[in-house]
Order: sequence, then C-alpha cells, then structure tokens
Amino acid sequence: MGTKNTELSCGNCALSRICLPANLSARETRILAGAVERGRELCTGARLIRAGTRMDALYVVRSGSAKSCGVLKDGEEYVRAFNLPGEVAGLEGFANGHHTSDLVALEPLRYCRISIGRLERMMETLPGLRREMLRLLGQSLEDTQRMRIEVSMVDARGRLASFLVDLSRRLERRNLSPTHFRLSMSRRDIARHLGLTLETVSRALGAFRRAGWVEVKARHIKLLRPDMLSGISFQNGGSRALL
Amino acid sequence: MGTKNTELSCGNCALSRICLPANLSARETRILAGAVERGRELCTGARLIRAGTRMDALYVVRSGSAKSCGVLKDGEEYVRAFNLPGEVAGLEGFANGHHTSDLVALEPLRYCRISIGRLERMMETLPGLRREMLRLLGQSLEDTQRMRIEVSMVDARGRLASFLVDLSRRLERRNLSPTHFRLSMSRRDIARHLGLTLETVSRALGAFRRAGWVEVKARHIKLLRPDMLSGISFQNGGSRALL
DNA sequence: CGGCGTGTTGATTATGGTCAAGTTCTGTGG
DNA sequence: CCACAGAACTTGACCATAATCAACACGCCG
Repeated sequence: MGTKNTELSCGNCALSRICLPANLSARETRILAGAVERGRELCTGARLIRAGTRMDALYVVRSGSAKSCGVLKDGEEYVRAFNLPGEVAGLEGFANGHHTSDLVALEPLRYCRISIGRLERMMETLPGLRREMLRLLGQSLEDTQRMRIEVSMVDARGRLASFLVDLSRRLERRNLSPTHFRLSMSRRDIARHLGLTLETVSRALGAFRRAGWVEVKARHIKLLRPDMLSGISFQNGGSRALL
Repeated sequence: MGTKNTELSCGNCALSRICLPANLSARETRILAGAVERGRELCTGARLIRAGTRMDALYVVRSGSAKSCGVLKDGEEYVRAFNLPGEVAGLEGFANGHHTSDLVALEPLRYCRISIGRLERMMETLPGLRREMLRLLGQSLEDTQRMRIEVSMVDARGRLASFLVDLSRRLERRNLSPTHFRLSMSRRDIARHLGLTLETVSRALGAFRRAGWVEVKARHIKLLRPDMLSGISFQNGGSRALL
C-alpha cells in the first residue's frame, strides 16, 4: 500500500523468468531491482554501447532487439550476436573493462541498466547473484564456442537453419510464436552473423521456401517444417549435432 | 622459517604472473593457494575433463599443454581451444554445471585443481578473486567471439597465420621463445581448431615455408618473418584486423 | 629394418563468393 | 491516393578457394 502502486520493478516485470533475476530469491531480486535503472526508448539504429568506451554498466534488452556489432579495418561489418528481451549485452567487457563492439537497436528499443560498481557491491552480499553472473558468463561462453564450431563445420543452409531454429526457441521462451515471426535484422546482418554473404542467405532462404519448409514475405517468416530445419541444423538432430 | 621450506605454492610458482593469482593481492593469493590441489603428472592422451561429467573443479595447466575437444554425432572431431601453462580450462561448465567437452593432454601434463565449492566460498570474502573470475570469463568470451568472427571472415592462410602469431605471443608471455617452438598438436588438431582440413593446413604451412616466412621440420617451427605473418593475420596488422 | 601413423603434394570438384541485373518493399512528397 | 526514389532483397552467371580423393614421403616406434 505504501509502495508506489504499479511501479515497474524486476519483481513484477514480465521478463523476470528469463532475465537476470531468473534464479534469484525474492529478497535478492528486490535488492537487484533497486540498482536497475530503466532507460527511455531508443529508436532504430541508436547505439546503446559504443566500442572503445569504458564498461560502466550492464545493459539488458527490455523490449525490441539489438545487434552487437562492429567494423573491421577494411570496413567490413561483423555481427557478434543478436539480443532479444531479457538478454544481457556486453558481457565481454569484463575482459578489460572496455567494450569491444557496438550495441545497436534493430527496432525501437527499451532497456535496463545496472551499474558495474553497484553490481560488484551487490555481489559481495548476494551469493545467488554471484552464482548467476558466473552462470550467465559461462552460458555466453558455451554458446559462442558452439557457434564457433558451427561456423567452421556446417554449410550455409545448415547455419541458416540453426539460426532460425535458435531464434524460434528464444521467441518461444518469451511466449511469442515460435513459428510465425518477424526478423528484425536485415539479410546482411544475418549474413555477417553467420559468416556468409547476403546473397547466400537469400538463396538458402529461397531453397527452404521451395522445399516448402518456410514461408517468407520480406522480413516476415513462417516456419512450416521446423522439424526439417532442425534436421539439417547443428544444434539438434542434424548429423553434425553434438553428441 | 617456520613454513615448510620449498613447498610449491601459488606464491612461489613460476606461473603466478600469468595464472589465476596474477591480479590478486599477496593475502588473497595465499588463501587461494590453500585451496589448490596439485595433480600428479598425466601422460599424453589422458583425459583430465570428460564431457557430460559434473563440473566440480577448475583445472589449470601447470606444465605441458592440452586441447579442449569433442566429437560430433557423425564422428567428426572438433577442437575448441588449446591450453598452455597458466591457462584455466573448462570455464564454460559454469553454464549449467556440466562439462561439454573433453580436456585431453597433448603431451605429459601437470595441472592444478580448484574445487568449485571452495572457489565459491572464497569468492564470498575475496573481492579480488570475484573480479578476477569475471575478468577471466569475460576474456574467454571476448577471445572466443573474436575467433568466431575470424573463422567466418578470414581465409585459410590468414587463419593459420593468426594461430601461429597468437601461439607465439602466448609462449613469449611464458618466457619461452616466440620464434622457435614445437607444436604439441597434430596438423589435424590445428585444422579442426581453425575449421579447415589437415591438407589445407599443410598447404598453407608449405606456402609460408616457400615464402621464407617460416622453417618447418615436422612439429618444430621457426618463425623467420613474424611481421609478415602478423600482416596477413586477423589479430593484428592484417587488413581485416579489428579497428 | 619394417610398418604405421603423420604429414605432404597433386588432381578434381563443389560450395559459396563476386559481380551484375533486376524486383520488391518502404517511406515520402505531390 | 499514387508516383517516385532509394534501400533491401532476389536471382543468375561466373569464378576462386578450399574440400575431397588419392598417391606418396617422412619419421618415429617397435
């Protein structure tokens, strides 16, 4: 009653089961929430993190999506990752306290911010938060290592299939349709992320469409045969999947 | 004087400037050392970590070298990383408490072991250790992400050059010759790590030899023109290096 | 010395990159 | 509402890189 009625906080956020507090106790979540600042909405193309700057906070996507990307010396763009709501970005900054990639909004984006200083202070007293940070970093490392193997061992279609299946699962966890969604990133972004050219991504999508596995209309995609996509993907079912 | 004369401990280990204690205070190092168990020597091919097992400890290479690897469904082997003395292995196990790859000795190997339980308890009271664990995980993540981009954007020779230059630098940090060393891994392991075939690795090495950049005799290698290798590598100098 | 695992080299092929031409989509202004 | 411009995307023709298949050389073990 005394509390400010329906103020947004981690405790009543729709993402709490996916986001940082997922494995924290109610008490720890409450303390964490006190350190979370909610940013205003950014528009498409805005840079939330800039490569080279000091890492002074962790950023979590609250709505919309983003890409973690940068540019090589010769002007080629690379895309390290795409971030959906509830996902923490910029963890690699822990390496030396500076960001190495940009974080760019792919559509209107809302986000939360947690200062590193406050995070470190909270880690002193919250064992659950300590464990969760290790888990989060470990998971990012595991995911990235798996993707590195995938890029080096799987062909273009397999990689695109993996990408779609992975995206589908992540959307499903967020209670969005796993079969009918909009790609917030361009073909070029997908290509840069998978180590392909945009032409190859386009051709692979065309092949899936002709096979009757997907329906594609611009950036709207419908997975008609997710089983078939899984079948040739790396993550699951494909002949090259991990044991 | 009262201490057990020349007993090996993190404080007097030759690797202390490279290993986990690198950024810890003397006091923190002493406490950490109390939790470190030194393993007996393993012979080539021995498995220190087995995929699928519970992650109950962190392992650090003390001497020799190891590969973090596994097998895909179709029997293809992949190699996630090579580990030199002072490097911590198996960090991705923090993701869900289980290892996802094997750790295999490439030559006679000595190692240190730190129980996860004791590590977590020490993190409660040692802020430097907390920070160091985040730094370590962040660095692994950054390295792996960079390598993922490299595998997807750089050609065979560039990747091999990067590999050699990176190895050279890591050996140099350990006060070993950065130009004249022995490859403890087979061509096949290198290929699997770089996403190539062993034939391509062999050919690329041959090209470097013909260009007068390296001398190769079986697994002994001498870098005659590290500058040229750097020049075509991803990490540094190459036209595709990060800004 | 002989045999096998490891590595090198060659010939051929296939996958995806490059270059180029067109098509669709989106947003803007008349 | 439609016309237009520019970006995003698709499709095709050709080519280059590295995979595949195969034969052979080397070196280390007994």
